[in-house]
Amino acid sequence: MPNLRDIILDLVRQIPAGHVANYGQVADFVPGVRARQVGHILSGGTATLAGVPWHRVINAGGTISPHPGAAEQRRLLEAEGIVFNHQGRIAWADYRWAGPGPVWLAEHGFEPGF
DNA sequence: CTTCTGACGAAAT
DNA sequence: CATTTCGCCAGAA
Repeated sequence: MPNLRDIILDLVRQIPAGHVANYGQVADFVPGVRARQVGHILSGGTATLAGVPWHRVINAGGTISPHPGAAEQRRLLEAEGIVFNHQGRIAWADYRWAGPGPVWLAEHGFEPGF
C-alpha cells in the first residue's frame, strides 16, 4: 500500500522536463503534507529517488537553496532548457509546473483543486 | 521517550 | 534585497 512518501514521489514524477515546481506547490496537492516534508523526502538518497526527477523541485523563491548536490541539480535543469538569471534564479512565469493532470488526481482520489 | 536538525515558507524587520 | 523569527514535522541519534 502506498504511503505518503510514495504519493509525493509519484507526484514529482509527473513534472515534465523543462518545468519546475516548488516544495509548497507539490505539498498543496496532497492534504496533510507540508513543504518541509517534501524537501525531507527528496533528501533521502539516489536509491529512493530512482526514476524521480527530484531536480525539478526547488524552493518558492525560484532558487536552489544551498545543499549537497545543488550544483548537480542546476546542471540537470540547465540540460533541460531551464535558464537561470544572474542571481541564480529561474522565471516561474516560464517554467512553473501546472500541476498533475486530472487523471492523476482521480487515480489518487483527489479533486482538481487548482 | 527526548533532542536536534533541517532540499520550506510566509511575515516581519 | 538580506536576515531573522516562527510555525511545522519527519527522521536520525
